[in-house]
Amino acid sequence: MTDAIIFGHSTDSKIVAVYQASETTVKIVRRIDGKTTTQERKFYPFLFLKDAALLKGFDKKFWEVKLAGSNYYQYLFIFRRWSDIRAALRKIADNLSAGHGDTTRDLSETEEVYVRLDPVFQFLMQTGMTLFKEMEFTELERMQLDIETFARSGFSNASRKEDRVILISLSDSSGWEYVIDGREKSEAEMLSELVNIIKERDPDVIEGHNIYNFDLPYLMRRSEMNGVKFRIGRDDLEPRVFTSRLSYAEREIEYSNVEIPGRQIIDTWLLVQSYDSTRRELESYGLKNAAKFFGFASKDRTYIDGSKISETWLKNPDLLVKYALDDVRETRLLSEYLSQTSFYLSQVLPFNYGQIPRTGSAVKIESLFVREYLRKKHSIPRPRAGRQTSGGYTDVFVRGVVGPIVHADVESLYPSIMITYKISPEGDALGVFQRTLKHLTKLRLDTKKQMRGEEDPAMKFKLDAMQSSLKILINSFYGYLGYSRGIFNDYSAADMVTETGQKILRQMIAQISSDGGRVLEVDTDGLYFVPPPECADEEAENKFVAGISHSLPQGINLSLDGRFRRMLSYKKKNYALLGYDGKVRIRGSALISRSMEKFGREFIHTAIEYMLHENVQGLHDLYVEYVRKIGRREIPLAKMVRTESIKESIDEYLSSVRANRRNRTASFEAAISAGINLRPGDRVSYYISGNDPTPRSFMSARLFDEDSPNQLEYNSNYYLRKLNEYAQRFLEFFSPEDFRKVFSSDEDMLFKISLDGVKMKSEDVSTAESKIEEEEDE
DNA sequence: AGCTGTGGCAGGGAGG
DNA sequence: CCTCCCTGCCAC
Repeated sequence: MTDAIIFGHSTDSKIVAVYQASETTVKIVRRIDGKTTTQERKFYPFLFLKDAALLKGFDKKFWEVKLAGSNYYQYLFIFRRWSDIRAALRKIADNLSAGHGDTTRDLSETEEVYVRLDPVFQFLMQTGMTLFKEMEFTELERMQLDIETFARSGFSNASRKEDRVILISLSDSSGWEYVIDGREKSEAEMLSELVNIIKERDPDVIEGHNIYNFDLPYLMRRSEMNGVKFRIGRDDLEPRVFTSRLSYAEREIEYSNVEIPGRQIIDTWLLVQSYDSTRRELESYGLKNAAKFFGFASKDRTYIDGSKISETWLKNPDLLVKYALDDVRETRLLSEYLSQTSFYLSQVLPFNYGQIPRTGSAVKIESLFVREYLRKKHSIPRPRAGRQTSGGYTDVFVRGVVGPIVHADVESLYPSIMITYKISPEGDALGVFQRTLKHLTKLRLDTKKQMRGEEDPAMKFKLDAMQSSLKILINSFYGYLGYSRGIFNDYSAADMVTETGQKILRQMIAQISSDGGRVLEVDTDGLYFVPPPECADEEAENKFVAGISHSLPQGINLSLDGRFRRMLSYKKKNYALLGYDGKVRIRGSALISRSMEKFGREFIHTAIEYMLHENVQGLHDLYVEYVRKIGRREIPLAKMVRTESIKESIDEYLSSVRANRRNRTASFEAAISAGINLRPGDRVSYYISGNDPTPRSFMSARLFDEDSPNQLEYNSNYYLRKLNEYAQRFLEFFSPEDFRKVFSSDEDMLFKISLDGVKMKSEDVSTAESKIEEEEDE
């Protein structure tokens, strides 16, 4: 009879289930194509919330699960007292070392991996079950507590309470300053004291801004140098560090992942980037900027320049302490605000709190599916090879400035389609996909309803965090279908969702047009249009949209999402809106992007604002002003800087260039000649030097040094050309003669240019799509 | 070590 | 000059 585990096979065989022993090396025996390999891996005890239901499923003496290509080794045990866990793990470890540990099966003929876990689970169940009587979950639906309990549970970890918060800050500028509760000590003493504080206060959660990349690795390094054991984990264990990658939208970030046994780490630097991956509003992800952005920076907050920290510590330590504590307070507010969704998700998903922000959305929902399959002891399919072939429908019908504007969109288009048309992956034999999707959707709607009726602002905030964490899950279902590594992927199902979406959008376009509206721009699930003249107010517009919605299939709801005075329609996915409140919002990378020089962004923003107001004179004056200021180098260098984020390290870049796989680029070359190191996800700021208006930018790029900007260094000829390139975006909004008048500098002319009669124009755009339709009509 | 999707635009470098 | 290809950024 075996005591535990093991499995394995195929060249990329993955570990499917592992139990973890305290300070114990676990032997993993794999047999691959007849050859046995033994690997020793050290595991630390990590605990996972919410797996009680899984444990509940292990009620037979012996069972076998068939898994494939999955890396779900996270399914584990739940205990409340550390001593119970230790006892359990010791017991397993004893069994292991007594030689009962390994069982392998040769799986070379199939791709499947088999797991046999019974006696271990038997033992763990006995311990775990008595501790968790109150969590008698039997159905997936009951994994979630009712909304009330769910929301009230809040942040239960002790470190959240004010009196238990440890404020620790440090600075790396000279490598020697430490501030701990405001007292000064030798570095070794400081480190030991830090370890003691953590041990004594025993926090569940440790938070920091960029704590993965800086604070923790740094403290570990200094401890090693000072001969201090950095035992800040439970059980006196030391943290473990390894390089890891995260991707937010198209950006990939490399960071040092740190695991502290028994504790959760929350890095607000990552949370801020995750927040921004959909909103794209932040200029930088630094603590100060982020705190200001979210409104967490207090008015009397202490600011100290990065380069002056050592000096301040020597001359005015109290000031530095104040500064450091302000840093910590801001971090805490950021975390309080941004980690709520992760916290709630940790109650739903089989991942722990610290893991949630580091996992992608597909992995999150897949874990729900797999959990249910394990519970039902049903086999799990393999990912299918292939590719999704279709996406959302996008089109633009009018270019120019028009108004008034109504924006209508379908609420949760893809989830609605999947529910309405019962679309689910073929591999999902148990129907978990539909069931989970429906359940989460209902839970979210209920939560939103409760939120609307809630008076207490704190409770309202919690409910909001909860519903948005559910939204994250719901919106991942469609993407998951087309995910190549998803074990329940189904490309034709994904195509069916998008194609149905396209059909519905076209139906809306046709309906709005035939009802007298003028459709300007559409994208995937929503459209901008000029309502028919008889829609004079918001009420009428709402009614009009409701009428369109009524013409759509049952289960698909169109609603009015926004009203605007005017719209500047440029290209697909690129437009600007003027709100009734006077606010201008610009969408699309072809118009404006954060990598663009600040002067360019300001120019385009103001220019668009003037065009939305049909202020031709203002537009002309603006252009003339920029020509003058750039020519005389009156704009500060900081505004001429481009900031790009990079996806490769310098080494990877150089070898790609050498292999002719990619071209040289300004950002990398600027960093290389300045001698700085880069890691994926870093942002590089540079400007163009010299006089040539059309330089090879990778040769003229210089890294921007914030502390000593060299004002006269920038290439004003180049930036004048850039200005004209930006102005070129507006070519289509005027007749050619008018455009020349508006975007020329008075200084070139004998007389001041007359802008009388210059008008903005709008025109119908004939896109490929509409051409096809025209041909069909003939 | 871990990774949701497609559609769309701009700009730069290289080569014809 | 033009075209191709790649990267980066963005909308949904």
